[in-house]
Amino acid sequence: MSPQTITPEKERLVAMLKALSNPIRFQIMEMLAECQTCITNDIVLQTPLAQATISQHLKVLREAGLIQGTTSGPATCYCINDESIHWLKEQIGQWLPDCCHQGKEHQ
Amino acid sequence: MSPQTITPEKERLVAMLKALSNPIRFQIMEMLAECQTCITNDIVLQTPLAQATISQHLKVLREAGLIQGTTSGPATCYCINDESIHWLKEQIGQWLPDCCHQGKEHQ
DNA sequence: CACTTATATCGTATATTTACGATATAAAGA
DNA sequence: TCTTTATATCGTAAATATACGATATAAGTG
Repeated sequence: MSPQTITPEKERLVAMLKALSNPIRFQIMEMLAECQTCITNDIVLQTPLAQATISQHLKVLREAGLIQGTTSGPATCYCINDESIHWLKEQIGQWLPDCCHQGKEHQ
Repeated sequence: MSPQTITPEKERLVAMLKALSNPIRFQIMEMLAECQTCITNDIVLQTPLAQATISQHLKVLREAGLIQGTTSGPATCYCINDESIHWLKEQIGQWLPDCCHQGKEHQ
C-alpha cells in the first residue's frame, strides 16, 4: 500500500486535525484539560462568543471524537476523550517517519 | 500564564494544523515524504485536481512553513521542511500533558 | 404549574475555503 | 526569436465554516 493511500485511519486523523485547527476549538480543548469537566456555560463565560456558537463548536469536537458530553440535569458536562488524544499523539508521532530524522540528532 | 492563553507558538501550531487538515494537503505531505523532492507537476499528475488548485495548496503548505520550494529552471522543487515537522511532533507530544496518562499505561 | 437555568438546534448573514479556467511569467531548447 | 514546459496568480463560482438571534426542549425550583 502506497504511503499516500487514504485509509480510514488517515481520514479520522485529518478529521481530528480539522476540528483542532480552529483557534476557539483549540482553546476549548485546553480549557477542558485544565478544568477536567465543565459545562457548556463555563466555556461560554470564558469566551467572547455567543452560547449558540460555543454549542456548535462543542458539537464539532464531539463529532471528531475529541470530547464527550454527558447530561447532568439541565446541563451537559463535557470532558476530553483521553483515548482519542492518546491516539492522535501516537498517529502524529509516527507520521512521516522517514523525513525528519526523528529520535536521532534531536531528543 | 493560564494554559489556554494564546501564545505565538500556539498560533503557529494551529496554523500548521489548519494547513494539514485538508485531505489533499495531507496527501501532498505524504507524497513529498516519499519522493523526497518533486516538482509541482509531479504532484499534479498524482491527483485529479487542476494545476492551479495544487499550486494554491502548495502555497498554503509553504506559508505554514511545512514545505520549502526552490526554483530550478522553469520548475519549482518542493520538499518537506524537516524542522517544522519535528517541531510539530514535539508540540503535539507535549500538548495536554495532564489529560491522557501519557507514557504510563500506554507504550 | 409557572419560572429559572442550561443547552441544542434552526434559520440566516457573512466570511473563508476550495476549485478551475484563463493568463502572465520565466527558463530552456530548436 | 518562437515554442515548449512549468509554474504562479487572477478572477470567479460554489461549497463550507463561522457567528448570532430566536426558539424549542428539558430538568429542576418555588
